[in-house]
Amino acid sequence: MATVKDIARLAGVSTATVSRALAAPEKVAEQTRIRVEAAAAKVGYFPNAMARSLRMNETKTVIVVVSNLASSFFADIINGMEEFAHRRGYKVLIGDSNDDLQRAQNYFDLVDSKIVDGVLLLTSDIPVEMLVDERGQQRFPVVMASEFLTDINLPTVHIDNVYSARKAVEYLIVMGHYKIACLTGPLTNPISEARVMGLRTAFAEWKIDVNEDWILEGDFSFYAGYNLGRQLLNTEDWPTAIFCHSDEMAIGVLKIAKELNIAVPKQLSVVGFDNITYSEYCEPKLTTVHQPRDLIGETAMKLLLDILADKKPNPEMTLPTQLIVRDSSAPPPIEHRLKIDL
Amino acid sequence: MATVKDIARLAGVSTATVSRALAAPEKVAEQTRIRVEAAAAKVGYFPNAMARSLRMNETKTVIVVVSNLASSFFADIINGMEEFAHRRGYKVLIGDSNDDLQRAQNYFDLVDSKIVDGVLLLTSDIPVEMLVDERGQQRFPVVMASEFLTDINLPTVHIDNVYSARKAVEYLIVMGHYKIACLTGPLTNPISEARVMGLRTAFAEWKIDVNEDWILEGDFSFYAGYNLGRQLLNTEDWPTAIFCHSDEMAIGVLKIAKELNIAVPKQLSVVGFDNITYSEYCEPKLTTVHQPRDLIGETAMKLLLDILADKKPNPEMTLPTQLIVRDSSAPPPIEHRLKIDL
DNA sequence: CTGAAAGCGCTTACAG
DNA sequence: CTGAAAGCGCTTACAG
Repeated sequence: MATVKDIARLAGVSTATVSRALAAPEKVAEQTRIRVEAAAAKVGYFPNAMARSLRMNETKTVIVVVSNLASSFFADIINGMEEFAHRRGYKVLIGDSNDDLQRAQNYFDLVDSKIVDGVLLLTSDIPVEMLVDERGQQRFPVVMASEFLTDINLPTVHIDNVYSARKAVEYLIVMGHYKIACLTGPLTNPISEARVMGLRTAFAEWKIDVNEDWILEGDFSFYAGYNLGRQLLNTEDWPTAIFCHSDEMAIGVLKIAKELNIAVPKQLSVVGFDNITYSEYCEPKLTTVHQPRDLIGETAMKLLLDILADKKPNPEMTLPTQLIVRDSSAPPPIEHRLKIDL
Repeated sequence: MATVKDIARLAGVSTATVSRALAAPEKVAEQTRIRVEAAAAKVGYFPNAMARSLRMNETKTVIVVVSNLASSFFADIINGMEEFAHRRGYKVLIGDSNDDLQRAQNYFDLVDSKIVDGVLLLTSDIPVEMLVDERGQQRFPVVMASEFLTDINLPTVHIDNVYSARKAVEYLIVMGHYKIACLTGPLTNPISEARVMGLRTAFAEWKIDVNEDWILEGDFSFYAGYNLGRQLLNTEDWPTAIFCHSDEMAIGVLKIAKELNIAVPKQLSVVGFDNITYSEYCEPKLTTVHQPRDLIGETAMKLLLDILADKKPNPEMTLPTQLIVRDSSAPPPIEHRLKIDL
């Protein structure tokens, strides 16, 4: 592989001039620039990123760490990140921790190894000690996207989960529902916690008692929706609406409802969360909370790069969601309707 | 960040000895090793990968390039790759080209930039010129996994697509089907081509005429299955079996069949390809061709690392598949049954 | 078993 | 506008 030395020899200049001609053309005579460029092309020059990084102490590379690649929810977010990073001349790598802390640690170590400049974290399922030291200092530049942590303060880009969940539940209440169940994500996850909080807030506001047996812990997956849905619907007194913390779970509920011959939305309303592509194609089309995934990715990347550039940006950004009403929700049967004065 | 120099000073030895104590402890006196290790721990030493790579001219890192992260089919393959790579002390990065050739090129350039040692390619949708030069020489160390190219010879790990498709179609024929349609992947993709070839081979062997109107080009997606399925089934003379080049498409067919009140497998048999997780949970459970995804990933990674280690391994490996018969396939209605002597 | 020295390929402060 | 020189942090052939 050709180096600056080869170019220098061919162009009859020093390596310093080669470096300048290539990186800062304005610092060099027009003629020199042309000669150097021609020489570089001729020898097939490709800069050695290791040498440059070693010298500059930065790599212009960041890594996105996800807990599980199979979750297609992340694809759009990562895409938004790459889009933005490339505009700023940064490279993006993806690391799949596969829910293995050792692997996650390996990715974080890339910062200390000087292989990447910073980390975008797409999971909150990481022990706090891996992220901050004893004195509460961040161990490396990191921004959380979509997820967030409650016990420490990390730069983060996310939606307002409490507000979004509250709005979704209020929408059901206003239609007359009060027998509302909820399928959550893992309750160790702050996102799930926040969404349950949103539900409770809505209930409190409308003076509806919470039936704790109807708040069931899932894991965002289709199968959790299917199984917990069966548990809810396979009794005499089932809810008239189920608010799910993910579209996947909502689609699982749709499936078990169909198997049990429960008509959606006539007998049962189902509301999801995320607005994944498939939510428009299932039967019936799903009412859900839209998350601006591209924007989350883009914003998180911008935040990280601004931090790396020492721009002291606002370290917490909340992005807007949107309740998208489709065909899986309707007022409950008249005999189960809430009697309230609006 | 601490360097070997800091350790050397603290341990009272030279940097050369530090390097040896850390990388090749047997070359150093027991006492020295202990002193150096203690000093390293004390200063919180973390090797600078850039410096090491620059010196060694290798990075112990490879990159997996996928065309689209959203395709969950890749998750298991990548997992198998990471598993194996970590055992060999290699780091794995993932690059999502998002079907953008410029981005793919950026990832390939990481080899020339000395950021990675080699590439695992999970897509065949790359122009040949990006992979080999005018003289047909590979531009960089690369192994294809699952996919392959017909016009050039690249190291590759894949299944026998012709054979697997032939077996699947023969299974249908032996049950009495002869009105068999096929939903393919993109026909520019050698995989799809091979699977169509397998179908033709089976037809030829059993002297069944191919109805070209029943070989429909899709793109592996659910929606393609749904739409092309409708096209096939919304006529008077529809096939009694549909062989799909992906489970996703097969599930799309299942959906449209249900909407059109066509009973599967009674009136219509559906066979998929891949054996994705969901194929066991759909209604009815899908008959499909199992691909050993973990093994494909593992084997491809081994092949690449062996190439990098100059071990001259066999550059083409074919892994076994398995026809998994579940509930979406059965003999055709008696009036549509093939009359043959077995 | 250990150290002094060179060198991987780049960039930049300094001097001219 | 340009060059000589130093240095980023590591490893290793060489000499002792």
